[in-house]
Amino acid sequence: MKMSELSECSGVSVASIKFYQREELLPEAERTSPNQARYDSNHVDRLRLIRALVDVGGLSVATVREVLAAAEADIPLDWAMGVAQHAIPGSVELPVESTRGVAEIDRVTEEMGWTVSADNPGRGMAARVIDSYVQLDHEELLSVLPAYSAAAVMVARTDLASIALQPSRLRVSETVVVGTVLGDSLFAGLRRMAQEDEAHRQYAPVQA
Amino acid sequence: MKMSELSECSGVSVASIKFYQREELLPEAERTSPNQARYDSNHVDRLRLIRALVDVGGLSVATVREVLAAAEADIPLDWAMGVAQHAIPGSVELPVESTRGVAEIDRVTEEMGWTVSADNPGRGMAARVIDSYVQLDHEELLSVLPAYSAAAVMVARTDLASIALQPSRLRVSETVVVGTVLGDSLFAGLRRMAQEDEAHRQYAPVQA
DNA sequence: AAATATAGACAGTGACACTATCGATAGTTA
DNA sequence: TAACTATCGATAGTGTCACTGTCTATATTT
Repeated sequence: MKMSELSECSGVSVASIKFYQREELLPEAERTSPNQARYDSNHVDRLRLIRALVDVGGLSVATVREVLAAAEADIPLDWAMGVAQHAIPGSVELPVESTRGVAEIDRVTEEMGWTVSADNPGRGMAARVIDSYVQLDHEELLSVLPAYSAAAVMVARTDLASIALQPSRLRVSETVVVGTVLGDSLFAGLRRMAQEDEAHRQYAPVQA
Repeated sequence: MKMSELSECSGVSVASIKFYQREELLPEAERTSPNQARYDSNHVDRLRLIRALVDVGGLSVATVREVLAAAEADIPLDWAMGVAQHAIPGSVELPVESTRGVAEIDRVTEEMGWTVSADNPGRGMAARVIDSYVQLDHEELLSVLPAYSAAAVMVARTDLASIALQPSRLRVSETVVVGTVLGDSLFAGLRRMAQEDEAHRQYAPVQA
């Protein structure tokens, strides 16, 4: 497969493919001469994955590079889940200061009986949100934590079940990445839908 | 309160405040003379809200403007939930074509007995993710839909319960915005934590 | 009166994700 | 085999976003 065909069947412009090559998001191509290379379906798949992560998952190109690199590393199966952990949109290196948020999240962790390492990126992210709730004078929103946590367990169990179906290690990594990154968007969408339904139920139940 | 004080006690630079004023993200200030104005705690609160939505929620300035405008409009209480609906990161005007994703999401809607309008943004977002799953050859991930939907209901019920606590209509709008936008991040964080815990449980239960 | 601050206008910056152009080959077609 | 098209790699340019800096004319403070 030549560059122009790769472009055509992936729907990504030649210029963009070159850009992704420069950014090392694509695997090496088989060289047939110093200025010619042959591409295959792996490249097509990779391009589609990149576009999904960027367009649907909202990741930056830099984050996609990290996530793909992690997914390719030979990670022990029991920690495959960590692969996509760092693909969190608002995830900045936050010092593990003891803020109110950290305390609340640690309390949730304890109450749920979870085993979570201190550097789990979700922990920092959740703590940051709690800190924002408090700073914005919406402390009453802390009351959502138990139900959110229970729902998170349901989702996480389902996530684990879907990776258990995978035949190969590589496939597991990809499933984790896709399922985690795009899963965030999927859940957000379903939540919006469920919100609308609940609003109808609670505020306009008259028409029954 | 003068500009410099507003800057100081909100933690936002004067230049940035001016930028937000240009972008019409801040309410008008009380003018004391043609080139002097007085700010109050509303401005401080608004600035904090903007920063939380941008930094923690990952919204763009343009989206924040839309969300704030919607939150200020006089929306009937039973539809306050719609206010923050459009604050979805990857939310692009997608034509309501009948894709596989739309079909799957409609099936979920039916099975859950939800009442969801056709233009609910979550519907488009969820459908887009499903389409990506299919295109990426991860059709097996469709199996997560029932559990995700059930979890979404738990979260949505909790969301509605927390807005029911609010004393005023304005406060309701703000709670919906904050709870929905930041809630997405909070849930994503909790999900990562629950994933790690489940991984430990399923793959390393030996150390008991 | 001098020093500092403010409003408003507008230009500039740096990061990001491409996009365009170029020169040196290489393959393809007439 | 000559003309034409495509490719590679490098480099430069574009448009958007979210600020940031500078400037002028006032206004306030000391």
